[in-house]
Amino acid sequence: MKLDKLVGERFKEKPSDCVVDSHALMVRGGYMKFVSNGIYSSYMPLRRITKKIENIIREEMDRIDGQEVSFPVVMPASLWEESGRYQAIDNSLCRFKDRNGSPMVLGMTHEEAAVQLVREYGNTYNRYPFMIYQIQTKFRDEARPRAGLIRVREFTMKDAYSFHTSQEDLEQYYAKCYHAYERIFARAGIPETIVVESDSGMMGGNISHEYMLLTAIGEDSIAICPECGYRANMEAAESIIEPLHDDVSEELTKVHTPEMHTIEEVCDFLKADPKKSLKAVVYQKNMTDEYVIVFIRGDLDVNETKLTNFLGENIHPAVITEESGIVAGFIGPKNLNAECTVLFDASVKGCNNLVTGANEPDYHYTGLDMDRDFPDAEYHDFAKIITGGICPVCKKKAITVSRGIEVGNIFQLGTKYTKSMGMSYLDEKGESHTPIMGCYGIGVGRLAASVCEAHHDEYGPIWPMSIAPWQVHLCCMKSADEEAHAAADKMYEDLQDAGLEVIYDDRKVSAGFMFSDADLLGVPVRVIVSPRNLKENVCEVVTRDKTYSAKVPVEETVATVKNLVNELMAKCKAE
RNA sequence: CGGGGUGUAGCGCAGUUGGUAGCGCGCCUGCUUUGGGAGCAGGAUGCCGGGAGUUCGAGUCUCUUCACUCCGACCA
Repeated sequence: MKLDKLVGERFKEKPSDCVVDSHALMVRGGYMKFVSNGIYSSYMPLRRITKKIENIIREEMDRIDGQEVSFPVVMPASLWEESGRYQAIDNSLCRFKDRNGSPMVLGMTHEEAAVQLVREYGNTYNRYPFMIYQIQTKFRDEARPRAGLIRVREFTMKDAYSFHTSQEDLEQYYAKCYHAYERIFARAGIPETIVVESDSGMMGGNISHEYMLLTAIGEDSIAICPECGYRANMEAAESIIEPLHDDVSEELTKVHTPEMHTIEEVCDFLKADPKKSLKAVVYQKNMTDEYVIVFIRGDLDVNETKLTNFLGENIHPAVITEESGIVAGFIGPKNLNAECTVLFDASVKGCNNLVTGANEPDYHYTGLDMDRDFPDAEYHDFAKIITGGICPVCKKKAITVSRGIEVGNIFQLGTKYTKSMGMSYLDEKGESHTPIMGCYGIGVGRLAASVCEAHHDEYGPIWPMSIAPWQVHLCCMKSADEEAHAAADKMYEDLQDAGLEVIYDDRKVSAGFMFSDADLLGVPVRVIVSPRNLKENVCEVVTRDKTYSAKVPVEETVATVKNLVNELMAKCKAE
């Protein structure tokens, strides 16, 4: 490919909409163009990258006996009604009508389509287990797309679905997939991706894992224990808190706290530590608007995912009305006169001498003792885990919280879809059973952006050899010089003849301009032909990451480049 | 969904008390240049996001609407 014909512009100034590096570099480098909120077109360099990523995924899925299939993008709503998701999912599911007025949906995930495809095929036990996957466009009408390709509405995803006759068989396959994923991320050039336990949602009980690339711009928070290696998405991480119990329990005393609404104000006013306070966090159930009050230690926050899982239904932050009986800013468990669900977080179990609201304006209590004043209280874990918290596994106070991008996930689905959609098989005794499913996803575009995020400098991406748009970037300096241009043309032919993917820049532009474009394209190996080099009968060979730079005799250049490409490719290998 | 911000040339931005639409980069022509985004000269490019209003006159003031964006919520 000659660079002067490459469609797409590279430019110097950072577009004002871009806040993360991968987004800015991929727009500036002519990789993609904004179409609409969360919707992009790709130019050739990005398409070449995503194709390579897709092929790595294909190879690894095929290695674990996956069968590539293709599901439709547009599905009838009736298919989604079978599983109950047509009603259950909010408007991130794009619904529309076809010309006959039939309700349709755009696929945001394909569990229904997968079950529909194999429902009849999978009617006998001896066809199990099997896995089908596809690499295809999804549309999710996300509330807030952001950060370029990190979070979009339309995207390409590899989604895989496995079917099993027993939980043991699912677990065995799940473990295979777990390792296949590790191989995929290693081969794509981000072996630093870690696996974390994740929240499995309201279905409950099932196991799922997320593959996270740790980076400050990540959208998820991950709790990590450096002592024992425990890792979990913050949503799923159990929070363990040591009870703060003073030797002497004070009397429960009502104190005047005028205009003191927040924990900070009250504790400041009473010269108390927020850790010695009992904070009320109020929610409402989405369906009934019933109030839910969670009492939690003043310095901690409620993990709404845990709360949702516990309640078994969705919630939203409360709008507190006059008639509710709730006195906003002065809520406490003592003398609470309101119709609501009251829950206690485990962080306050066994605590005494707490500050808490008195359920009347401008008054709080001091000296609350949970064991003395609420001997029958039940405690559950609703708190967000914090840095310095106790590890749920090794019990050491070592938890750190980091940010990460979720580049893949794997999930033991169970029978949610096979059961609701009436899929069954006969076992060897002729008895009917419901198959058990697993599902496994990877966002291709997000993975490309994540690699860029992990490997770039101020000038552009530094693509790993395995997914780089080209392997070699050939620059002809001073291409007006006929001898140099001819030598570069020949080098272009020779490199291609050696089976290398080459992007060739012979434009009559200044060196700075040429190098800047090369940096933005991020091709791992660069070969520079110039009159100056030709005088010494050499070409310069350098790597984009600047770890290698050499002047190589012209006749040895192709062999040297070929070796270098192979070496760099070998670095993108799975363990 | 809640709260902020921004819409003026392909990109980044300026535009004063309301009075002829501007700058830098990029683009086109020519010449000179050429090892880290070159110089000179000339040139093209605008529904000032849309609509309504106030006014002799609106990029500027008012109302309204749309889009984008940031923080948060959601994320099967």
